[in-house]
Amino acid sequence: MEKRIQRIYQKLCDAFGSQNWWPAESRFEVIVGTILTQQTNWKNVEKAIKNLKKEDLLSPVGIHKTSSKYLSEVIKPCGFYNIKAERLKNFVSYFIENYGGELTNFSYQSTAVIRNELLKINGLGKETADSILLYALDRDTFVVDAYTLRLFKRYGISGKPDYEKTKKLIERSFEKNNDRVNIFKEFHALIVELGKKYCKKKPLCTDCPLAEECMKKGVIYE
DNA sequence: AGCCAGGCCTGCC
DNA sequence: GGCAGGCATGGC
Repeated sequence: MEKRIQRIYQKLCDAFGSQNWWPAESRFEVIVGTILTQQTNWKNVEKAIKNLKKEDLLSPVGIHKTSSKYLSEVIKPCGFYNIKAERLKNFVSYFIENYGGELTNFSYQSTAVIRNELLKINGLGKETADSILLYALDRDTFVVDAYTLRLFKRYGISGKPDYEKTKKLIERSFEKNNDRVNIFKEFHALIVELGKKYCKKKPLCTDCPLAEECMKKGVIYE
C-alpha cells in the first residue's frame, strides 16, 4: 500500500469535498461525454450534449442512424467535431453490434475484456476507455489523465509519465473492497479539480493544497 | 488577446 | 516505440 497516495487523496478530499462525478442524466450520456471531452473544456461539452438532446440524438440508435455530417454540426461547440462525430459513431456501431445497444449486457463481461474491446475502437484510448468503465459501468478501475501524470511528476512520485504504471500504482494503494469504485471516482475528479485550479502546464502552485509537499521534492516548477 | 482544455490518431523517424 | 503535428470551439 502506498501511504503517500492515500495521503494525497485525503488532502484533496479535505480541500475540495465530494465531487459526485460524472454529471449526466444517464449512463449513455456519460459515455458520450467521455468522448466529447477529449482535450476539451467541459463547458463546451455541455453545449454539445444539450444540442444532442434537443435534436433527440442522445441514444445509440439516434447516433447510429444520423449522418456524420449532421452529427458533427450538432456537436460543433465542443471542438474537433468531425473526428468526434466519427468516434461517437465508432462506439455505437460496436455497442449495437456486440451488446444490442444495451448497457446491461456488459454485465456478463469482465472489466479486462471490456477494456480490450474498447481500446480496439478507433478514437478510444486508455483514458476514455477507463472513464467509460469507471463512470458509466461502475467498474473498479482508475482513470489516469494529463493532470494525474503532471501532479505525480511534480510531487516526485514518478519520473517519466506512464499511463499504465501510474494507474497500477494508484490501484494498488487502496484496499480492494466495495468502496474502492467510489474512491476511484472521487479521486480522479479531485485530481481534475486540483488540476484546473492549480496544477496547470504553467505552474500556478500558490495556495495549492499540495504545494508544500511538492515543494519538498523541489520539482514543483517543472 | 492569447493560451489552453477531463485525448487520440497518423505519419514520420 | 517515441514524438511532433493535426484536429477546433469557446472560456478565462
